[in-house]
Amino acid sequence: MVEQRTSRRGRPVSEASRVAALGSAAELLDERGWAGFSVDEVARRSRVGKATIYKHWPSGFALAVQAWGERVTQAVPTLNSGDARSDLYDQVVRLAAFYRSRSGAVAVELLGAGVSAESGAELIAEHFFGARRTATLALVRDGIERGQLGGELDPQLVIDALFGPIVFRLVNGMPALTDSEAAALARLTLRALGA
Amino acid sequence: MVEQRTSRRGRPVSEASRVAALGSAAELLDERGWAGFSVDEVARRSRVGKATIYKHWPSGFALAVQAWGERVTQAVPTLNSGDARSDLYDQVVRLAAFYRSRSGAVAVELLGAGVSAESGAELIAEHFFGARRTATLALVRDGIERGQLGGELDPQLVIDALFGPIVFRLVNGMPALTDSEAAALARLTLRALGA
Amino acid sequence: MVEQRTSRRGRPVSEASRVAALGSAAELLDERGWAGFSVDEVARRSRVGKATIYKHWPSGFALAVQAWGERVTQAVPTLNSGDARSDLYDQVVRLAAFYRSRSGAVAVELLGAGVSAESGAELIAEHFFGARRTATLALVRDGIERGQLGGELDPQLVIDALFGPIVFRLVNGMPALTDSEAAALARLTLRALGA
Amino acid sequence: MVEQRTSRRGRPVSEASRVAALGSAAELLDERGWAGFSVDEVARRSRVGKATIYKHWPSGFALAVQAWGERVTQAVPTLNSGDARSDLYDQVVRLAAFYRSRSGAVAVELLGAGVSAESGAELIAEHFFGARRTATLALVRDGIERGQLGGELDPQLVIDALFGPIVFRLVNGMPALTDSEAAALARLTLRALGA
DNA sequence: GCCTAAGCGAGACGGTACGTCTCGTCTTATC
DNA sequence: GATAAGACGAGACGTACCGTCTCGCTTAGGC
Repeated sequence: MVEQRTSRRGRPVSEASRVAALGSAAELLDERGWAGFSVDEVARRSRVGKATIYKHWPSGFALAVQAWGERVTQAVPTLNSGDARSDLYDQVVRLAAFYRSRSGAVAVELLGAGVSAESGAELIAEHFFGARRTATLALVRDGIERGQLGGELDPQLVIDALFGPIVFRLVNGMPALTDSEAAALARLTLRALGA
Repeated sequence: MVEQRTSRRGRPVSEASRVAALGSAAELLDERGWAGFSVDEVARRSRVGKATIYKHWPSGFALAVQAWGERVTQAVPTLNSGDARSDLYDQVVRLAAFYRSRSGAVAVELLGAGVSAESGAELIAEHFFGARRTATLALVRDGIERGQLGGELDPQLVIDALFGPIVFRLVNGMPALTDSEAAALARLTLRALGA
Repeated sequence: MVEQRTSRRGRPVSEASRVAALGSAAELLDERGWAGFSVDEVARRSRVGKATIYKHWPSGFALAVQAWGERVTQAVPTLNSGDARSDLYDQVVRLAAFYRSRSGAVAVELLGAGVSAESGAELIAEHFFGARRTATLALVRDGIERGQLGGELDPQLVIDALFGPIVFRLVNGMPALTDSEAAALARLTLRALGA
Repeated sequence: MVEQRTSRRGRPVSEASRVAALGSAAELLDERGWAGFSVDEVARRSRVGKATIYKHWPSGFALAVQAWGERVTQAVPTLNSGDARSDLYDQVVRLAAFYRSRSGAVAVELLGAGVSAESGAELIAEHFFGARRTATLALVRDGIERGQLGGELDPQLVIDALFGPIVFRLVNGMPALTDSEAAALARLTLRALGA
């Protein structure tokens, strides 16, 4: 077995600095959004040197995405109760609620920036959707296997069909979906996916 | 009838400058996207003074959105042939093709930035979705009236259900929808909306 | 006799505009000095078009010099009482008082700018020193003729010797000459010029 | 003894940048004078960032004065040979020669601007006249002590009397003093100051 | 208990964009 | 035909942020 050589000579990398930068980055995104975000300001607030920040993250965008990722992923817990239809319905309603919040608006800003940022797609996928999309994919597949959902549509597309409308609303510059609107959309799509 | 008072004192605003700025802005967005956009560079390329640009548009974002709006709205013509189901199906497939293009990626960047920009929602609504959303809304309403579509869902939500998944894919950092995937999604949603 | 044909077709040149621009220019120089002077602001205050201003004066500097020239030349009246020594002594003391004032500070700003401005020397000579220097020159020559002053020094240099120290003080960043200091200097130089 | 605390936290200020900016500023003043001077152009030529320039100097004027100060102070060396009369005479002739040069014209521009600039008087006094005026003052006082000069006039006024006419000529928009004119003026004033 | 190496904060660096201002010119409708 | 109003291209203003760099200080393992 390969021995993991964790300690080297010299002062070790400071976990405290990493955490402090993430915390200040999240705080700054909360206050000013991505448009008002700057690495200088994160360094100022966290008392972490800019060079140290650039050692941990390749860009301010990468830092912001990771800092915000915690909020995005914690906002809506993944679930798999055995009833795929009801689990998916719950997820849609909960995610709609998230995107109605301040946090959701900042998340959408970052989603847009991710399209052009260096490694933006990977960063967004990893910190915003990665674990969730995988879990929801399993949920859909389980549902199809159990006969709760029809299997004619690619499970990836099922996810897009369920959650896409929520984000679309926001980037259209329209009011976010209410709970009842989100519920109506979820019922529509789930009905179409009926076994 | 309201008399159109077109002339005022002083030298009139130069239409040529306005058009030149829009052209250079579109060119710049094409080359570098919104992340690489700057008012200085637009001024440089178009040989239009910065002060003139700021007289026409309150911010670089407003200029970029208007410049790009022409591409977005011209990419997919609105239609109303009398057959709502087939018209909506066509729109979905065409729009998916647009968002697969370079132009679509830049459009998504701007959509994200619009969330936080000053008057971002209004600008996006006016230049990106305004006319199209209104036309598509009429299409849906006509379809319901003619009995081609079921009327249980708010027409606005119908639009979100149809077009939302396309944009969602992109901001998830995943490959854009292929024609056949877009078609499958359109069929799913239209089936659920069956009379 | 040749009839002077002063009127031509079209609207005559407005003397009122010229005077208004001069007035606003002087007011602006009073408030902000040459450093804070701008043709735009003169046009704004005087409600005279910028093009009209540039028709009357080739540059903002020319306008400023003419506007301020009235203050400079009116501040110290020329005199020739027959007693050259006492007349020159009076002039020195009066001019020192002028350069102690706000008006004097602005005048020195313009003197400095005149060194490099287009036609600066001519403008300064004409509006600031022209008539005065000619008159004082006559005073000196009369004094020499009458035997009140020695004639070994070029009259032009006499003027420089008498009035130079006053301005020099100001551009050295030192407090302006008091009346008694100016008097002491005048007496020194006049003594040296004794017949 | 006071301990010299030379090192501080953070990257030290770059002496090379400071020197490069001064050099480019002097070059620019030489070419275009104060009227054609701009911080942007200095930054461009010296490849020093504008922020760095504004860290070293509070304004473009402060930079220009310091950059030109070296030329002004090196143009005429101070001296004190023991013979005050001959030393002062030499100084007047040499200074007249300096003000006849291109460098002298730029210096006069800066003198005028210093009247209104923020801290203009202090900057001019420090970089243009400071050391020289102090040295010349000592020269005059030594001369009075040794009986070479009469002591009835304030030594500060002696300096104004000797050097004022030189600058006055220039700001009058007249040709600068020739060597022989300067010499005549110096003789006149020194005669008046005779013991 | 020193020595050496690496990470640390602080902050200066060159570069570039911001949005505003002024310059001197121009193009209208009005007088 | 001269005017005021005001838009125009050009480019400087002083500030902010980018990502890199250079300091002195700190913290570890190796000797």
